[in-house]
Amino acid sequence: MAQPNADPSSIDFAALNLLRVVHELGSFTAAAEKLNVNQSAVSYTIAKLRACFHDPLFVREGGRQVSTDRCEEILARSLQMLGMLDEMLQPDAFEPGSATQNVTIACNYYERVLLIPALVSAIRREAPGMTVKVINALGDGHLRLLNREADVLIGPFARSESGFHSRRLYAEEYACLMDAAHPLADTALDIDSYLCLNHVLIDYGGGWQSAYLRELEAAGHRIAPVVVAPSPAGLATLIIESDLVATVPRRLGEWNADRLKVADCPFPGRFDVSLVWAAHTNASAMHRWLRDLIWRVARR
Amino acid sequence: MAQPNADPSSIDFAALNLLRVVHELGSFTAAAEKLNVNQSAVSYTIAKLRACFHDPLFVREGGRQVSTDRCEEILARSLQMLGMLDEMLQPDAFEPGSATQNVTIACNYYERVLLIPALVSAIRREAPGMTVKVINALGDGHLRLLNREADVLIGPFARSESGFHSRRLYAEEYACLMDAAHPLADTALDIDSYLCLNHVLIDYGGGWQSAYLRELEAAGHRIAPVVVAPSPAGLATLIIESDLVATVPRRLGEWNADRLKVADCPFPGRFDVSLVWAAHTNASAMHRWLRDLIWRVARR
DNA sequence: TACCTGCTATCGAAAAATTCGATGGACGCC
DNA sequence: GGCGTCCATCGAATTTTTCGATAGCAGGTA
Repeated sequence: MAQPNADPSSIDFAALNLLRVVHELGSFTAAAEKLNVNQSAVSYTIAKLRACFHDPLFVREGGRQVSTDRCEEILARSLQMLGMLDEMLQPDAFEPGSATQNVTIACNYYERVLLIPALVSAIRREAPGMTVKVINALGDGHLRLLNREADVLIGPFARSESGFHSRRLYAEEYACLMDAAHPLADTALDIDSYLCLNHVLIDYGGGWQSAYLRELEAAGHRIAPVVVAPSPAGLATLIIESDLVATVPRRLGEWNADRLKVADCPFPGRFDVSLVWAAHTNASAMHRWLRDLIWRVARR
Repeated sequence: MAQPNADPSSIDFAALNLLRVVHELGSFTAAAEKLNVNQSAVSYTIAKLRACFHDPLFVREGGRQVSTDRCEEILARSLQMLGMLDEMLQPDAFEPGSATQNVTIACNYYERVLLIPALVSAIRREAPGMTVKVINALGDGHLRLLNREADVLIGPFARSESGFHSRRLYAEEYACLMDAAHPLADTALDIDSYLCLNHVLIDYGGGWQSAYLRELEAAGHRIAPVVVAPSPAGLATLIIESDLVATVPRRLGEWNADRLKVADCPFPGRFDVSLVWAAHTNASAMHRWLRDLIWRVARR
């Protein structure tokens, strides 16, 4: 017979459950009966836990095994863990058809216009009982994931730090949006003619800089905007029948291309639109369903 | 070789950690190296987890072990549990300087007068954030320990049953307290003259009998008290400028010996003042600190 | 296609951990 | 003081885990 193994990682759930039963019954012998094992097996396991935690855990007081304070602390966590084990053993089922949860999606103007309508309609079709909330990602969407304010983040955000996962939805680039009657509407723009245009600059604020601007400035150029707007909302009305030109993501341009012309931009500033989520939602069946749905919608 | 045990309660933390490492490295072989075990031990444990969760957990895809969704789910909880284990393993640390707990001390009049003031001041000095509560021990201080109403018990209580520990603080004996002008104040008291004094008897009630009385009665004597009081409070005022004599523990007599005389008692009824605590607090860091502090204060 | 290489599953044997049944000592209860 | 209950401990038996070796599988390469 050897001393029990004092390596804490050798503690198994049976040992935690035994701790629970001993605590409940206040007796090793009674616990042994309840667990259908020999009393010495209980003593053995308790001895092992005692060695692991460097605490007697139970002491005899007036004919009863009474727990120490340390034991109570350990027991509290043990109960949690036993509960988690039960959850683990139960596969995480998610039925879109009967789900009534809420999903919160963090994104910005671009995604609200181009993705959210189709996404909401897909969610309502597959999961009629669920509700959708859309919040602004601004520049710190990652924080909203960490704070659990949002379930997913959609946007031009690369997977930044650890603690996040991401999936690329598609590639996007910038293009020029101008009135169909603009003098340069039918010529390919070279760098010089692009730079001299009457630019509408979308400045979201918060230090965010569009990829085409980074590319342009990296090449040593600069544009002098005529109009600065905080978002592309109402942009079409602004440009139509004017000589203004806005540089916007191509799909956003094409979205209101009825009477506007979308032209290649000499600084395309290619970027990826990605789906980002926090590691703690990675395993959840609901979140997996949601992410898959978003992926399918974005691919269409 | 047998099949691994598919009972989920036989899963230990080493298995959860192994799952984590396999997931991280995407390879059983690499995980085995990192964990300093044989590759077949890794296979064995994974086989066991597979049987417990009824899921392959890892499937080979393009030369790499890719985790299943279920595996991610299980892993997420496993990581939490490993974190909780680490918390549980934290030794019971106690920092007097930053502690904010309460300590409850059970004792009686004698200790409240002679020990508690110095003890409270020592606690406030070493542990300014802690609070102290003093409760009456009466005759059943042991029960208060068992019921967790008190952390320690101080008094003339020998270690009684098992389930308790005790430490002797110092020896004490009874002495006679009388006015300095009492006729017998300057003579040594013999048994007869002692018995004939006008006694003040302190009767705490509850069946408690002072040691000098037990000694006196064991010798076949008896005293007829003139005054019976339930506690020594106000005793000095009672005795001063009277012919009354009280038999009290010597240190208690000396405590108000300004104008009173303390004389040897022919029945000194020697006893020990002890510190007593319940077995369930024996290992606790806070209680060890408290007991050591009490010992240091009592020794001064 | 055939070979080579790296990886996992499985085997029998060996080692380690756990359980069993029995016993001894401590303690509470008559 | 004797009796019965309870836990710790012992040696043996049993079960679980690990080891070392090898077979089988898949991917990449000639």
